[in-house]
Amino acid sequence: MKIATYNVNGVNGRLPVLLRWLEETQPDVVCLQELKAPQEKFPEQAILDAGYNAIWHGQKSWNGVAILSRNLPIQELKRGLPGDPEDEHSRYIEALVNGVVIGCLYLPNGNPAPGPKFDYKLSWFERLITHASGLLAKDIPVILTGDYNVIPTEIDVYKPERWLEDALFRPETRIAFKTLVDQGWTDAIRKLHPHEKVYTFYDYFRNAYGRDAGLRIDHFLLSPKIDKRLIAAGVDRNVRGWEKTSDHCPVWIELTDE
DNA sequence: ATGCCGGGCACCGCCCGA
Repeated sequence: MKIATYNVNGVNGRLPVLLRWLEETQPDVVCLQELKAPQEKFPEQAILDAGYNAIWHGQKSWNGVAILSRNLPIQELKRGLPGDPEDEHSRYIEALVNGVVIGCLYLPNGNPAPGPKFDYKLSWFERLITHASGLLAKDIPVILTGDYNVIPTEIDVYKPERWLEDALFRPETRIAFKTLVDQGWTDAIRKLHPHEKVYTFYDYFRNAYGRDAGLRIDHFLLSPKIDKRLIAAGVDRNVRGWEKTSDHCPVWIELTDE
């Protein structure tokens, strides 16, 4: 089973790129972030025509997450991250697909830091840590994937010294990510590529992609009940070079069947 | 060193992303 995550940065503006990538790579399950579309503007028909079922949680202008599946039913489990009924952002959707709980998340950016946006990031992170702990306690196969907006370590950024004060790389952010992973999750990309430079995001400006000046901020965390099934993981870096492309690359993992 | 690019929305610029 191949599972991918892709921050599309606008699902409608990105539709030709998304459809081409789906056609070329045929993942079984896809988690999308930054739909930037209200619930009723999700391009459901185009996704269905491409051979994918979908559930999604839209929002006008910002955020928005979706889970797509080819040939496998999607049983929605959660819409919105538990822990704060006041939080209106569409940043989390969770479903059972092929016996695996898939959590698709778009963690807040948090800049500028410090400030209220950074506080929101850290509180959202705390809620994710709490929810993830509950999922682990169930002792079932779980994948938490998406745009974490976290640069976990120095090897995950082209020039770490420039990012020390940034919300993606500040100590509080890295500590929160480590706290989450240390619950027992496996960072799939790092597990299979322990020392390699792996980037999943490139700024649109300053020719970041051409200079390979990237960040690794899109992650797959696997629960102990599924981490032994991991056989491959990678980044579709070339997609970042397409016309009208997202600033993120698709990232994917492959699991053995059961 | 820097929203320098790009999407959405609402208008003809502004907010936001990382």
